Amino acid sequence: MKITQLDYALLGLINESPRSGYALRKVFETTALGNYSSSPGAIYPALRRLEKNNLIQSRKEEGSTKAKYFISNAGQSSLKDWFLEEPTREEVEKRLDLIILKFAFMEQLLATQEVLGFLSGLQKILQQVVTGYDAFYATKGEELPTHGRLAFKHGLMSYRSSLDWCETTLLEIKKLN
Amino acid sequence: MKITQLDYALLGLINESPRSGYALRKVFETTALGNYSSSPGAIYPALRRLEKNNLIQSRKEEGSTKAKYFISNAGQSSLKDWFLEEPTREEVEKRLDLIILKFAFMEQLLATQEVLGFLSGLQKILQQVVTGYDAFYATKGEELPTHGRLAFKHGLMSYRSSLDWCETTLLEIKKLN
DNA sequence: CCAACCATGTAAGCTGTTACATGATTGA
DNA sequence: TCAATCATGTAACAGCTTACATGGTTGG
Repeated sequence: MKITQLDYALLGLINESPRSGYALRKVFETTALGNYSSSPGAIYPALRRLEKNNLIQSRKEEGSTKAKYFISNAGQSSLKDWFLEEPTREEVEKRLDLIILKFAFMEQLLATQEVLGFLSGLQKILQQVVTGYDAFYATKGEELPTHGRLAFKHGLMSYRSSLDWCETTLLEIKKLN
Repeated sequence: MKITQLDYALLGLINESPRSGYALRKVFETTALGNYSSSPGAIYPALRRLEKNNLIQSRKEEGSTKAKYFISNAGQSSLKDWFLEEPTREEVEKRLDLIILKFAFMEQLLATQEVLGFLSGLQKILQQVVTGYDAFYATKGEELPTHGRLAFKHGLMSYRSSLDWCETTLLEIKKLN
């Protein structure tokens, strides 16, 4: 089956700690993960989908009517597979936020070596992107309309800042281990 | 009628210069505007929607069978309305790319004063966001799990870089006029 | 002449949005 | 007790993805 971005975000949160559907909605509504939909018409069907595919299970607290979702072994290995997919240039250019989300979630499921591998892969691609953008800006920048050039520069600065982050994060994680 | 993000992207490109549907798809496929779908099942229905709502018109070159889309007056004023909407904090946090796209497109339709107003509004919100994130990071950063803290830091660095861009861009545009 | 690309389109299926509905629980 | 929030859900609708289909044009 196909796993959507929302599915991964839900899986990652449930893996972090079991939660109710409502609690998951609140996370999307109130935290920096707000890129994802918090609407009930998105969350509840997605949870049922995930449960049908055995990636999560709902369990009721004894006595209570309230259910919480727990991640299954299959769910954890799906997550792990996702973490270990090499980020592609396309993903880095279009969905960097999702890659950072991945990073945030992988702490509990990956070994330090795997995390370092992930960050190195990301670093390599960000270097390529920054180098490519730099070259373009230097040679063709003048030909662009003013706003086009400035908007392009925003992208360049943004990738450079992500590359900075990647490098300092690599060092920090190495230092911690 | 409701205008989607893809609609605005199409409108902005057509306003820049008239193009065929295929040419529009190629832009999304090959340039940094690649966040938007280039699939025919998205573009062609969107173009028909826009034409039905009189925001664009298709015209055939004399003799040729090929048609190009041109923006209408209504289309231009829709675009202008969109440009002049104050960016909200929510938009800045979730769809900054769209705001930068807006900036790229507004050169031809807005006066310098209006562009400066737009950038000042954006700057104000980015300052708020950076200040808020900074405060959170300083006080609650230690309580976060390692990867959570590092991912949060990525967001902070990213907004700071956008704020930098915003400030230098304000100066650059003032200098040009 | 054949492959690659130009150029446009349709149909099925899925996901998300919006809006509505329901009932339980909690705090003032 | 009344409002707010907790908590879960459904239904209509719109939009995008994927996959397929069609025919024209260009270059080797």
